[in-house]
Amino acid sequence: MKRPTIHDVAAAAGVSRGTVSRLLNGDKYVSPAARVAIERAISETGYVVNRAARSLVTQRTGSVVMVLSEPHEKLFEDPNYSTLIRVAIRMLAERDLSLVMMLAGDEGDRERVVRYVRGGHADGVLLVSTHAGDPLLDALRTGPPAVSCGPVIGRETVIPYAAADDRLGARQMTEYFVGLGRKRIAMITGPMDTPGGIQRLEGFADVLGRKATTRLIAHGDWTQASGERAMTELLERTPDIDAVFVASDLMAAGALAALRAAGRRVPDDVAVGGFDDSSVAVSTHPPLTTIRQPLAEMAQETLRLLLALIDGAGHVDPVVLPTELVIRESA
Amino acid sequence: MKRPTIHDVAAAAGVSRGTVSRLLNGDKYVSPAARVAIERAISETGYVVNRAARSLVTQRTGSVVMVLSEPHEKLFEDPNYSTLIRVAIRMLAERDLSLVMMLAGDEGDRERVVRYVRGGHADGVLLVSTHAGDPLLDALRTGPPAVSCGPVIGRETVIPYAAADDRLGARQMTEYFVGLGRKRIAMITGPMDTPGGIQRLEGFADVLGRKATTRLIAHGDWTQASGERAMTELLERTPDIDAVFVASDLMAAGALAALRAAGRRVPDDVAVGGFDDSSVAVSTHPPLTTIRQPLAEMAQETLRLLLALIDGAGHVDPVVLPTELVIRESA
DNA sequence: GACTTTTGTGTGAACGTGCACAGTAAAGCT
DNA sequence: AGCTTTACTGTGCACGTTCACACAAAAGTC
Repeated sequence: MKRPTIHDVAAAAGVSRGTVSRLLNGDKYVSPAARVAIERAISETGYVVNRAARSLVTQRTGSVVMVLSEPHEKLFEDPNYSTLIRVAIRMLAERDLSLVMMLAGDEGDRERVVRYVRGGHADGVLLVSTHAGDPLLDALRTGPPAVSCGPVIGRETVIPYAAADDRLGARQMTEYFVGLGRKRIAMITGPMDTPGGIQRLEGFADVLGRKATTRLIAHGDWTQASGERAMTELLERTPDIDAVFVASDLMAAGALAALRAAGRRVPDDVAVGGFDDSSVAVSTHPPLTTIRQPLAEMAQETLRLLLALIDGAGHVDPVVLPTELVIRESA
Repeated sequence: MKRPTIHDVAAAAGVSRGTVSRLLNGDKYVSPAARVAIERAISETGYVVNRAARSLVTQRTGSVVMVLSEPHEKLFEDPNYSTLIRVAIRMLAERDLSLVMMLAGDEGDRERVVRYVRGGHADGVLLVSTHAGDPLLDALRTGPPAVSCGPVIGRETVIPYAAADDRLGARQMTEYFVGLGRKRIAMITGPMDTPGGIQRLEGFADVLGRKATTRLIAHGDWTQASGERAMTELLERTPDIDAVFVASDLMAAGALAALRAAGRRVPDDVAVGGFDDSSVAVSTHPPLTTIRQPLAEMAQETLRLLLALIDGAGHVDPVVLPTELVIRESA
């Protein structure tokens, strides 16, 4: 009961291996008669090509590896990954490519990834939430094409990416607060070594200018707990805050808890704005006014870039997509 | 600049291919001298084995495929996947196996999965949230070993799994409500064609017996919106409810919104219990009392079963793990 | 009619590995 | 001393595919 090979199909169809191979790979020189005979033979035998054998000669693997750079504990706290994974599987499947997942949380992981990619086991690399200065970036300079979902900043090593316009989103939220007549607008940022951390603060500062003083800015690490801590800190430092822009919904959920604990009403006393429009935004009380990132398009564009590079495009330009203000009850 | 092969390593080390291959595959008959020479040659040349070539001769692929059976839209709403993916990548990596992801949302996807697996492209299959009666189950009866994270009920086709004791968890929560002195305890279940939907209701009924009437039971589909709908429905049908056990945290978040809209205080008027102990459980107001599933162990055990089967174990027994009550403020 | 081009087909070699087998030398046993 | 076992090494073949090439017949061109 061994699986049929291309030989078996050829024999069943009364042609040679070469002709079957040509049909399989879309070569134009296959006669109509041969075509139908082969197609019948394939479905009769249940033949499916052996990718290992194909890889051996084509030097392609038919797979793309997605590298998750988050430290292990917080992996997937961010629900954005789900969209990316889904879109990736789907778009790759159309090209008969499969998606393999790897972790790059610690040094050992990272070495494994480099070995894997350098060893020629992937036709492309999909980086996710890679930090600036990650040694992976240098290690992957040679080898198959790599792209990132979300920008990777820093160093001379530039890698193509598709991302939301974080800075624009931050401006949208801050301008909304200003339009609401809020006077003392604070911000809780993400880590300052991530693009989201930096650019969302830049957008905030774009609008407020000199009014964005350090007394009104606190830093979090994307976790809910850090949002709570940062909010508490801000309230101690500057009690008369009447609005706060939090750089992620999850941290905003933490900030809401801190505000509640301090007896402030939301949005009456303090308006709260999040970022991401993730699922937590609707499960908090009150539901969060936030900035939606076009997740699906980001994922699609990221894959489009990667596929273009795999197809031999020498160079592709990064893609930046607009964000959108989503008004709910927290502001 | 082509990649080094096992020949190159052998030449550099002054031995034959066979000896290098033996070292690589852990054969005991390699002299210490040869060992060091080969190891040096490997690191000097940067050699890494070509999996395609290896697959071709061993008839193994070195990869396990994870099949996500959720319809696309709600994929990953459940944060449990993240743990499973993480654990899977990790445990598979230790065995030098890689994880490839596939979707099985519609008919086309499912056919692709079957082709892939039947085509011998995976050494094992990891099913996730597969519904009863899924045609995949029959299609995968032949081929490499398959296991499921979470039980797959129905049919004669039994597949090994590791799961939390849903029924126990439901009993724990219901008993807790009873101990609190609550008299009219309602339940919002999951879909009744899923193990979680069925077994959590069974546990509820185990404790309440004849008191678990249909007037006190409403059905949801795991989404937050469905939890809100079901809660509204229950309040209309039976206004004097003083406790409600909701079969998932996400649905419980919806139920909280419905209770708030109806002016009921939680937990004073109505105690609310969730299930899963997912991340939403701490971002709701008030935070949810819920049932924790041992996610990490479930994932570990699932992988242990799969690896055992891949190693040739003819049969493995399903694993059922105990749940735990987590008391927060909603009850 | 002698050519080139187009369309279609078959064949041998190569991709890089593991495994069965053959072979050798040293050590252990009677 | 003769025989068996242990430790180690090298070689040929097979895995299933693609690709370059050779070849053949039909169709078009001068």
